[in-house]
Amino acid sequence: MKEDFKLDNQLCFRLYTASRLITQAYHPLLSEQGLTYPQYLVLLVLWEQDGQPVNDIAKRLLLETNTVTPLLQRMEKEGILLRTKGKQDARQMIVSLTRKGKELQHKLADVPRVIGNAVMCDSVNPETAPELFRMLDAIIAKLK
Amino acid sequence: MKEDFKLDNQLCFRLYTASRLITQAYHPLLSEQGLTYPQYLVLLVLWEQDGQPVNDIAKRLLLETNTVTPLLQRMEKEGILLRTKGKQDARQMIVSLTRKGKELQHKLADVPRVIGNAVMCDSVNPETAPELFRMLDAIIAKLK
DNA sequence: TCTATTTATATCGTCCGCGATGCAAATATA
DNA sequence: TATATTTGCATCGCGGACGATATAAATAGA
Repeated sequence: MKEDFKLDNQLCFRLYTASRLITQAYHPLLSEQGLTYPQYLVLLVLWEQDGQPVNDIAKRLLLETNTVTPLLQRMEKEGILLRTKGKQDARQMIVSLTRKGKELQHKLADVPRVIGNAVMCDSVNPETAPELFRMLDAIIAKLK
Repeated sequence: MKEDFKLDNQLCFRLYTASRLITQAYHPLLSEQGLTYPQYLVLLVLWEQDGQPVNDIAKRLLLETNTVTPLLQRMEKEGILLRTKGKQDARQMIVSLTRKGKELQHKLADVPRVIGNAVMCDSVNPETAPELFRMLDAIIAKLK
């Protein structure tokens, strides 16, 4: 069916585009602090719970360790976090925030609100967002 | 507000993850034909309308030409398409499908259905999809 | 205990995305 | 017509994503 190929029918293209555009919206806010969006995601994970092994961070973000490892290495070089060999399990690398990494939480305090305002509109608002979240979570659960 | 940072509250993270996971779902289907997902998107655009300049393709996909140009160069090297200088405007590169590029449409005929089945579930189905599409389109429209 | 397997992380190669920059063709303006 | 600006595309550099592979530590099994 030719209709199946119509770009406008593609769910994935919408997700792909929406994801890229929101990441672009984050960009000016994050680059101000020398961060990228995936690096910001790592910070979100570590702000919730400091001192996690690489694997836990990767699982939380649904990323492979071969994506996360170089990302963490760059962040370590920036002085945002520390990677230290695990005590009880020498294979693990425990990732913990430096003072700089913790301070970034305050410097980025208004990012969620700014992004929220950038996205909210008639169709997407506090009323409809839970429905959107539910559908996205369902897609993620189905595919992961 | 600490709650604002909760990863589970993040719309962008959901979009980012859902987008990656769906792209991964495409992967086995596309790599069979030596294609990546962005290359598949280019094919979708060209199947709709063959012989477009680089700029039109980029605009359709909401990508920059510096993303699309190397992508097209790789596809040209694979013999999927041809890039020829525009006749009336020598700055343009007109992109047209080769026989191989056109044949891929038949070889990939069941991709939309397979992906559809992989994503459909209780929360996301032919009934609710239009609502999801409307919200994603609203986000895209607001940000582009 | 010795070996096999699993697990946690790292390295490598390739393909995006995209900011910054360059260049030539087309168009606008003086 | 000469110059300035805009437009279309390309190149460069960097940071993800991710498949494939490697390595060392931990664990399981013989």
